[in-house]
Amino acid sequence: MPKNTYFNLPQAKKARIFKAAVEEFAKKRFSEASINQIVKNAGISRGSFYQYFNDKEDLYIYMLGEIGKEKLEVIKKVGILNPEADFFSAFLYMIKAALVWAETKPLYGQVAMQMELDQSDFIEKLRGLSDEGFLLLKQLVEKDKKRGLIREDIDSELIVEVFNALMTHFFTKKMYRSGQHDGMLELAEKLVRIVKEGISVQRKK
Amino acid sequence: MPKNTYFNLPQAKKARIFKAAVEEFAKKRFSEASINQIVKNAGISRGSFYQYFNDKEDLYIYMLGEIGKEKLEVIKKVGILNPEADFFSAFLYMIKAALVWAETKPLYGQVAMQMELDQSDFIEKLRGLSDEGFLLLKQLVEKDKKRGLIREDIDSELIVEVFNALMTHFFTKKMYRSGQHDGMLELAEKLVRIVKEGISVQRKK
DNA sequence: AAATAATATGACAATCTTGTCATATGACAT
DNA sequence: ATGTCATATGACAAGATTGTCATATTATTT
Repeated sequence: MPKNTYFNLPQAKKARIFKAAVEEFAKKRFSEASINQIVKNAGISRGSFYQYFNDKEDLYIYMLGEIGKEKLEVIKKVGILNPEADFFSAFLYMIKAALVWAETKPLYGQVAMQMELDQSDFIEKLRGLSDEGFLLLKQLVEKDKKRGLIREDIDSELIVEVFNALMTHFFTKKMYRSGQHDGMLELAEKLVRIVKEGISVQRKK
Repeated sequence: MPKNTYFNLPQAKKARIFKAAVEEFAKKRFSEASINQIVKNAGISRGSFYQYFNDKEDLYIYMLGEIGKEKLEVIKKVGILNPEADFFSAFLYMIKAALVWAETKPLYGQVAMQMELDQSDFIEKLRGLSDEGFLLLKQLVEKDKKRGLIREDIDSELIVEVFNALMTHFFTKKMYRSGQHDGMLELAEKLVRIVKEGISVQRKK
């Protein structure tokens, strides 16, 4: 938790520091991110930083919390908008929302990406704290199982993780390279269809 | 390319250095890996290292090449063993072979993992050099399309990448955490079945 | 044995990192 | 104005990193 000295700061300065932190953690992984770089971009002295935060971990956890709050709101909207939607369309809607969100706050998405790629002990511990999105999806899967839409013989958690793995893989790949999101939604639709219907030849509908 | 001074070294010493390099690059990513650590474990002086290799990149590329040679042999066996096998069983056989390989040379697998997680410019450039395995799988998919086993309306490359993404995700995750491979094959079978048949409810066979 | 060539070595410079701390500056109440 | 308290600062220590280089040691050839 940041110290009071940070919270007492004028809004503008807090924002400056926060922005500098986001920019750095979007570029580099936790262990590679440099406090020197952050204080430089924020226009504060190194000494000040340690008067605001205990250390790098402190800042990181705080930043993650703030970003998490925003992200959760995006995800929650899904469940609200159409409670009767099946898992597949709900998932796609969520991707859509995430894309819009990523477009307005691209750095937030990159921070999440860096975290995804980070296997350090510290990050490993942190992960899984804010898995509310995961839970929500799992519930959707289970509802669809009861509705007879999804096969009961496949583990719900595995299903959610498959979707998660695919999205992470393709999104990080494309976004990291191009920085753009064109065709992202179409790609997501293709992937959902693959996992939904399978790739083997079936009797036609 | 390593200098002649390296190749002229007695086999035992070369092996010692190579082993130390593998161990380091299995633990850390390229940018985080330390030459100091390598020379310490190899029992050579820092000065000697730079007499053998131009720099860290030199060593890394060399090591990757050596590992790649071994890996390719494992993959190639798949195509040879049963030329009539469909993509799914061929893929599973490949996983099986990879698991056996990873069990005898676990560090090699970890090196590949670290590389997978590395998005630095240097590694990004290096990636894709040895994509022979990828090509082989793509050919198998296309053969199965013609045989009427796989839907023609899905891009072959996408299919291969989906499999690749899933395996990478679940394997790195499990292997990194536990270091063990129990249940790995069963997990692979589950995943293949998901992508093969889909998760939505179909008419029973 | 002597001269020459190849290799081994660790000290060194230069450059980064984090976290501490004594001091300076500012704000605010008395 | 004066005293008190909160904050800002950059120098500093301690620890990494890579790549270089002059020197010492060993091997080989004459």
